[in-house]
Amino acid sequence: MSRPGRPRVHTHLSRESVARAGLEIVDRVGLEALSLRSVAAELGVGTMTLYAHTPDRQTLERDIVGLLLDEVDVREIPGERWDDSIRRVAFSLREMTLRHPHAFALVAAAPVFESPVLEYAARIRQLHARQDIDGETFVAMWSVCDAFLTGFMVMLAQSAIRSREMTAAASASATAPGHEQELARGLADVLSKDALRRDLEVVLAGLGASGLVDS
Amino acid sequence: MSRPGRPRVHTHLSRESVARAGLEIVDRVGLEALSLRSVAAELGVGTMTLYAHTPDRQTLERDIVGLLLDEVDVREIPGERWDDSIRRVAFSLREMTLRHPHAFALVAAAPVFESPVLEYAARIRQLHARQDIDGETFVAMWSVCDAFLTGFMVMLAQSAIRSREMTAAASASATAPGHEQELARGLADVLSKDALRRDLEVVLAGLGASGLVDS
DNA sequence: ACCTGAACACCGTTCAAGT
DNA sequence: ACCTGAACACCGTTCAAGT
Repeated sequence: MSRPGRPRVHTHLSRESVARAGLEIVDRVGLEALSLRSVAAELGVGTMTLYAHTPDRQTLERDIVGLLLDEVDVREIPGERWDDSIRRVAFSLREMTLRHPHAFALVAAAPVFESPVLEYAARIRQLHARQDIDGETFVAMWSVCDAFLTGFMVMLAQSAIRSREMTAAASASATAPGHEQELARGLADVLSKDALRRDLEVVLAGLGASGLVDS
Repeated sequence: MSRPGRPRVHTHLSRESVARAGLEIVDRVGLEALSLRSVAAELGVGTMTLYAHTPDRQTLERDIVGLLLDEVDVREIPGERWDDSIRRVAFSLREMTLRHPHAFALVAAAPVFESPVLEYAARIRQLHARQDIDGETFVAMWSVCDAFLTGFMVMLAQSAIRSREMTAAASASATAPGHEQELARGLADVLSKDALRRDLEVVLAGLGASGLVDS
């Protein structure tokens, strides 16, 4: 029963630390570099050792999504207005996306109705339960916000990666017609914090105007 | 110079027909079944033959996205109100997503600032150019709609696949706590056409209320 | 008991040989 | 000239052998 001192190099190898090593690789090298073999190498163990903690690749990917969603600020703040809660989640989501642009594709591709995304939605629901918002209203309100935020962050993540790679000479759309290039430049404006603020206010105004929730 | 009758089996093998075969596989079996080898088998040719038409897998995926976006109704209808144009695109997008739920993940993951998504955005911009909407206003308006629609269709596609698989006994989230199951059920409401209508009207109301465009 | 190398069935892609 | 099988460097995962 007593725990003897462990002479192992990897004292803290666990399902979470495996996911964390995976996220580290994705952040540093990119999503295409993520493999069970590369994660094992990162941790300095044999590939098969990972299977003691993580059942398969799909689980690893979901665990990484869990780590990312845990970075989003969904604390309950008593007395906060429902729309201020959404604003807080939105800007926090934006910062997470900018910290992990390569990994965000995993969030966008993750099953919405399963763990860990479902727990994330449940936490947001709790955030609003204290604000006299019933379940039906919450679903109506959050389905719009969630769709908008997910779509926005997909664009933001791609923009962030793109602008990071902009050192590499001509962009791939440099060959596109002039009016498309202008359009692309306009859409790339998504990077600024103000772009999210403006777009989010449109959505929140719509929720207010549609009488779904008090504005 | 004269074109002799071609005794070949695959008279019309082209970059587009390769993409079409790929889409066929994704629709029938699922995204994980898509590989250059499976597409070649579908077409009854050797794997390497594909490289004569499609330079690499990435191009194949983008071509499939192109086929999907071509199914979306972006025709110009003279005199149509800007918001009716958006409604038409939205419902058409919904039908495309329901025809190709497994393939939609490719659309969501496709680079937004490159072909073929960029051309798609350009076509929508043209649709509005005739309606006295200037470039700046269009970008502001479309960035909200595009983010919302993309996020919505990601959820819709997942719901469609999920409900298609519902024959298979218990769902994966059946082990989740009761309140999460209820939440999942509410969010799965996304499947109905009315769900899109309601959410879209919220966004359009927001655009109207924010004074960006005439409502 | 714990860890992991070899092996298997796949990938995308290159290269050289087939017709 | 066109087509493609063999080969290479990867995958995720199973299984059996190593300590």
